[in-house]
Amino acid sequence: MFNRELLKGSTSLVLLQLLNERDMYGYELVKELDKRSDHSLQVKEGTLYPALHKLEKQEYIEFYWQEQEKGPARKYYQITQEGREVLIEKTEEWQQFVNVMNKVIRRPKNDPVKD
Amino acid sequence: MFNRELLKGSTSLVLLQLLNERDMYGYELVKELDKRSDHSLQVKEGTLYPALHKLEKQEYIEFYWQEQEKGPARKYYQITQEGREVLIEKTEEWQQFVNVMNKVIRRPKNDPVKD
DNA sequence: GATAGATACCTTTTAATACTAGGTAGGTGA
DNA sequence: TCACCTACCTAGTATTAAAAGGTATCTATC
Repeated sequence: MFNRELLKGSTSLVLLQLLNERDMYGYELVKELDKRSDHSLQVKEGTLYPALHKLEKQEYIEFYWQEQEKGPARKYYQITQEGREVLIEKTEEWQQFVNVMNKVIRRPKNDPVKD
Repeated sequence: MFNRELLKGSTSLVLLQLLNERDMYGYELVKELDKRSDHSLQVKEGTLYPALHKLEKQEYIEFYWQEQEKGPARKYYQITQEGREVLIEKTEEWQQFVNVMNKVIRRPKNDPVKD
């Protein structure tokens, strides 16, 4: 597990990305993230549900209920067109951030910073 | 400029890295980060000084005053041995986080997730 | 049938931390 | 004079991840 603070600002990006692949329900998102990250991205339900509700308010995602033959009903989330646009922006932003961080923290020799 | 939240959890890493290269004073750190990141990592003074004071309390950095012939005295910060050890840990943590994020947000085809 | 654990949703409160907006003071240049 | 740069600082606000709790259904085991 990482410093929890590292995830800040990236949760919505990760959720939009997963929902861009397919509709998923909250509990499924938690399990999927855990699986894909080899148990190092354990987003907690206290993080997930408020984050989903915010994305919904922003109209980046929508939901629909689906009754199950067995077990509780599932609230499936679906990305919207606006959500897809925001996802592209956020992904670019993330890539830029990583580039800048690498520039700052991994300073190769013979690469002087110009003023 | 990025989503401000992306920086969370990374500020101390960045500061320790810069101070691992040479002693610097607060105002210099702000300018240096701005320069190295092509003006995309503009850490504000309201962020910097509390962060430095925290690192100091944790004994990852120390300071000494240096009077200037002209202008206000400068408070130079210096990384400690403990700080260097923490820097190594934090750098590894950052790399792992980036790896996991890339795994989650950039899903190549023909790379199914195994259960 | 009782109990534990998994599934599935949720909220309230706490903690961490980046930023806004302000302050002090000296130096420089038009 | 006035603006702007250097150089330090803090109080308050906003955001958000997590902890800790709740509800309800279903399944498996003793």
